[in-house]
Amino acid sequence: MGEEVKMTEYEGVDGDDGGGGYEERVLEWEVGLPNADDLTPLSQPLIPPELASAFSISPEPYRTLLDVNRASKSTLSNLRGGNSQAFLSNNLKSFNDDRGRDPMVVEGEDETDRDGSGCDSRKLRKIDSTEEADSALRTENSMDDPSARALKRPRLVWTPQLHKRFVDVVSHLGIKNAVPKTIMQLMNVEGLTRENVASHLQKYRLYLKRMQGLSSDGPSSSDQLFASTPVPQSLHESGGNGHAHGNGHLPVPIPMPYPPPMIPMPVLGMTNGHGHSHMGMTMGNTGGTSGYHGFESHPYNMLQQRNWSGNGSAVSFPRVVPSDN
DNA sequence: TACTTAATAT
DNA sequence: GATATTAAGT
Repeated sequence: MGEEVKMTEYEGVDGDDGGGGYEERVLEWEVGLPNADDLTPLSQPLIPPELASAFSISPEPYRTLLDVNRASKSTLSNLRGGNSQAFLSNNLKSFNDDRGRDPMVVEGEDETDRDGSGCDSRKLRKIDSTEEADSALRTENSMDDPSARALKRPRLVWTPQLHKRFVDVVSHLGIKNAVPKTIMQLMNVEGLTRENVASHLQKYRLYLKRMQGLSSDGPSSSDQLFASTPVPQSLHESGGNGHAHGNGHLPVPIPMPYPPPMIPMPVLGMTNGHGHSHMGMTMGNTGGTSGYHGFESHPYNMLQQRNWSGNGSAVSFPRVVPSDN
């Protein structure tokens, strides 16, 4: 309620030419962002008066909400003007959070080490506030080959958000009707291909099988993502004819607990950035067991990069070693 | 054509 | 070794 949905769409220039013909749209969306209550009001002074005077920091005059709003607007327009097209072009796109976050740039080529010194600023990015602080960064390889561009698609990273959406769709479809194409359509994620979905579906099925075969108990703590996205009960029947099951909350179509039919592009890693980013997702759930709540609020942005340690979360399914099968 | 499964690549 | 992509079979 009361959320404003601003979006600017424009047609991508780089994307595809050969086969698809679908335009790549970049939507600047603000849906689902934390509402005002969740944020520290900018109108409040960040530095206590005592501190300020102690360090001779000139006290900024109080700002009214209006001032803040105005500033935000100008910032936004700046962003729009300057960066808006960076998404799918060859430019690197880096989001800087308001606080000075390091706009790490990914390496382009197959360099093994970017520089001699092993100790650099690239060490760790601390994820404070909530783990939603992801920066999306996407780099196009320095492929100059026009022929190759259409073929090489960046690696898709299944972020928790993306996965959740996936699970939702699958569950609402019923596992039987959940086929790649349908899932893809329902997810309605720009840039997501049927192959992507099929692949993930394959993995997901394996996961389900494991879960089922093992016991009715919760998954191992290995992979939070799948663990935190509980398998809906609807994943059983829902056979041929579409009769809504049990809870009867979904007529037949697709109940999407999500914002309308449009979601920005998923996160794509780089083709040449082969690397092992085993990221230890620091499940910073404040409460702990309550699943995740802070998630929905952000886009599927996350960089799959090799050297980031400590952030980014790719999907993984709880690893359960098959004892006998 | 689309789905599933297996192999391959990163 | 895990995850995603690509190929092969139905």
